[in-house]
Amino acid sequence: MENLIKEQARSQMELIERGVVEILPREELLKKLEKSLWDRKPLRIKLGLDPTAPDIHLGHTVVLNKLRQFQDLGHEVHLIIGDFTGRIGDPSGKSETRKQLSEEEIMENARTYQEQIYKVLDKDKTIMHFNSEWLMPLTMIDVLKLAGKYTVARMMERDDFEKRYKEGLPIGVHEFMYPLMQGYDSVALQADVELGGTDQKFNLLVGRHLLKEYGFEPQVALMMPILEGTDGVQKMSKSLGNYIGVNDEPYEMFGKTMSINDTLICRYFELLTRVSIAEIDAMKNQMTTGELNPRDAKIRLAVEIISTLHSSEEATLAMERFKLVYSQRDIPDDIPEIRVSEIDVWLPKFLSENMIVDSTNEGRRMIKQGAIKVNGDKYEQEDIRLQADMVIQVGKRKFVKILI
RNA sequence: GGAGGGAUACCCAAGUGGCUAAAGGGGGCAGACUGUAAAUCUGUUAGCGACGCUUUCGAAGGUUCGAAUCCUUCUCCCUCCA
Repeated sequence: MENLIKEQARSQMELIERGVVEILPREELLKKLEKSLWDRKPLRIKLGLDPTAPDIHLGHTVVLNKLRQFQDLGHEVHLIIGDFTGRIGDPSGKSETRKQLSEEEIMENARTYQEQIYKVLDKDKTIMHFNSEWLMPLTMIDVLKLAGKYTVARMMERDDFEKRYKEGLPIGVHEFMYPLMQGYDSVALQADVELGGTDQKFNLLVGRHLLKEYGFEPQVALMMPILEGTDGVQKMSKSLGNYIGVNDEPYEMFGKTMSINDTLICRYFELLTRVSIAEIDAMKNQMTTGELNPRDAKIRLAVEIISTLHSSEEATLAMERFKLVYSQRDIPDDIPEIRVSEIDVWLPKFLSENMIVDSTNEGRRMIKQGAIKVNGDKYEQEDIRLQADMVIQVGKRKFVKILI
């Protein structure tokens, strides 16, 4: 019996370790898994969410996928919306002062979050909390006690504090409270494991420390990598425009996935899909030997991702449409149609009026740059006589069909 | 409480009276090349039926034939000293 449980714990561990950067401490997680199997009691897995950014992209889903994995192994996921923090406005990171959010905004964001998160997580096995629930009632004395559990010296170990201090940049005293509040969330939940990106390492360890201080079993910190965006260099983020949003339309998602840097293919497979490591390794080999065209690997990647976030039917449709447009350099059949009344038009104006380009100037530029094709042939004049069923292509992706 | 620095286009950043719709870089878009990608090279990146006109350098006024640039007031951001 004991051996069987150890065996099961080990196999859970093996799955859990996929893609993770660090588990602190690893041995302790193994013990927790064993204990959970013995007691038939799921582990409490915690993830904190910032209520300011309700637009979830694939970067966020790296952590969500890991949570899902825990769920599939029978554990319990606790999401914490940091509504308390959001209400105060966290200025950490100095560059962007986060604005305070109203209660309505936070509730709205939380709703949007759920809608997106449950594309990955199993709703029935997810418990959602708002941290104002336990942070709001704290008295000044409680807060001071909490603050007393940590020292300034240890606080200064955090990278960005240390860096800012050295550079003589300001650090708000209340900024010290954020890791403590996040850690207190763990105490309130008595979390077994807290997940986060590598940037959360310090905060996760503060939580571990606080659990100990409050006399509970400390949590294990599990760090997932920060996913690179489609450019392959910088981290995925909405503001950098290198993101794939979970709410993106299937076709858009397909296109974006196809545009990622080749070096990211395996990484995306590992962190964003359920394709086995063995299979991923096989693909990697085949790509080095030239047996497998990276393009085809990407097609599969895109299908996998879209199947998870939308459905496999939509994934297939997106793929077919994509192949039609790009591979066969053909015109897709579901292109937007424009009904016109006048047939002799000035093309720049026509294109801008129909929202195909942003302005007549851009339309002129496109013509000058040879980006316009009419029925597949390059077209370099500004004036045009429209005909029924004429297809005008601007750049690589934009098409319109003329109806008269 | 005191001293100082700053705000320029999508972002960073140059520009201190006309030659500035505003250098340079990044990003975006387009073309070539490819694999549809990346890399590279080239072009382009306020609006307007357009060798001209309109709007744009934090905001509002003012000086001037002429202002991103000089003056006044205001708003916001940052740093240092106490």
